[in-house]
Amino acid sequence: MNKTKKIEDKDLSTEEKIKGAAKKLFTHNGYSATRTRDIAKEAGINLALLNYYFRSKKKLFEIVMKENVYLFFGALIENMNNNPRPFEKQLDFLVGRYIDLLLENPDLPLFILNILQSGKFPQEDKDDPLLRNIQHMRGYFLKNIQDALEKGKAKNLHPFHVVTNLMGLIIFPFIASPMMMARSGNISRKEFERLMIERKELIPEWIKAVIKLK
Amino acid sequence: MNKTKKIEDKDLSTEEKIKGAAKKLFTHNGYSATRTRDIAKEAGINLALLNYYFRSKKKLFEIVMKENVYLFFGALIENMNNNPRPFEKQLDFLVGRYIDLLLENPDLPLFILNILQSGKFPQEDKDDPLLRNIQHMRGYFLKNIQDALEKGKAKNLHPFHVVTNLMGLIIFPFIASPMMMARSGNISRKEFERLMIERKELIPEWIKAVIKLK
DNA sequence: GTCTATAGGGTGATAGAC
DNA sequence: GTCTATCACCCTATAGAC
Repeated sequence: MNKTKKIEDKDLSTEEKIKGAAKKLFTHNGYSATRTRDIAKEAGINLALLNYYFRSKKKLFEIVMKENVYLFFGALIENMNNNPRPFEKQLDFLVGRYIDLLLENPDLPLFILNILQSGKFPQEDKDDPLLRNIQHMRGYFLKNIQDALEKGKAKNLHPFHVVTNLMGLIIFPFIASPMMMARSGNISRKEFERLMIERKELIPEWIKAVIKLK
Repeated sequence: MNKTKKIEDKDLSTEEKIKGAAKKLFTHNGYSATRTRDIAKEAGINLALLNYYFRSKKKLFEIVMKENVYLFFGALIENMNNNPRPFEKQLDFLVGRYIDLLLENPDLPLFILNILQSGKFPQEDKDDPLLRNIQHMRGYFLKNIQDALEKGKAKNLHPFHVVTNLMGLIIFPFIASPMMMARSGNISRKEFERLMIERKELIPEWIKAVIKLK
């Protein structure tokens, strides 16, 4: 009886079950607030197995962290590789891609921002294609923004503002959602999702207004 | 020798030194990642004294948290009490006030967002004027936004978007600053501060563009 | 591979001297 | 009020049986 959880987990290996549970708890609560015991319980296995598969809490966290970093920055890389399109289309693509990603992984942004502040963010790894690309990506992205600024009428605006606004408009609602959906808050979960979909079309317009492109 | 720290602490009571150290560490690292031993060391006193003055880590955290909540939302209350001004002036005041606050307390936003997600945010306390006011404030703020939307040309825009954009444009740069000022990042601390000052004038303009006020 | 039992070390809190 | 010493518990990690 009560096999609902076991059923959907049946095709997952023990290792995958542990990693899945770790991802869920680490991403939602962070490193220090997460107990290995809780991960084991969430995975439906014994505590000893966690160390059998992953050696230590720290190593397990680093795996989860890296996956989350990939998930978060991977969308940017993807955008970068779809390079030679007009800026406006690229903007639409990026915004849509990220809002979909964050609707699926609402805890992701706060997790990333926390590891950035805590200094846990993975250091540059010459062997890791993504981590190496993040630097290139930054330059590429700035280049695109600068080109767009040249075409617009806000030529003296520092590209920092554009990048920050774009990221903030996409990401902030997700990290502030507990405030918006608080006990007496007016916004329900369903309503929140509807508004996020709306923003897919709104954010590109707002950004174009920022760089005075139209 | 090496009394630089003692000198500036000399006029603080032991209780205040402990609370100050706790505020610094809790605000920067969160509850779970902070050791009471580290707070004691930071305050330059013994671990036992911490419990002598504040009974427990949890109680000390709650005091710090409440102070931070006051600091963060107090600026909004202040803005609310300076009520009967034109919306545009109010916008200028609010943005300027918050950017100054966050330049002084850059860790504050991430702390607030984390306690909101973790459920540690103080529950409604009928005796606490601020906590009671946060609810009123929300309604008041929405009212103001709605009035402004009526005057603008974006009448069908959900006020949620305006509130979220305003908060995001102010707050997000501060929580994303580790990303912008990363090792190979182009932005220095000084440059970051200059850009934030710039935003005091830019954000109101962008918000007016969002509600199509001009 | 998976479990139970337990070692080993850290952490919050307190007892008791001064 | 402030300290040292220490307790009691919790948490990670491992030993060892199956």
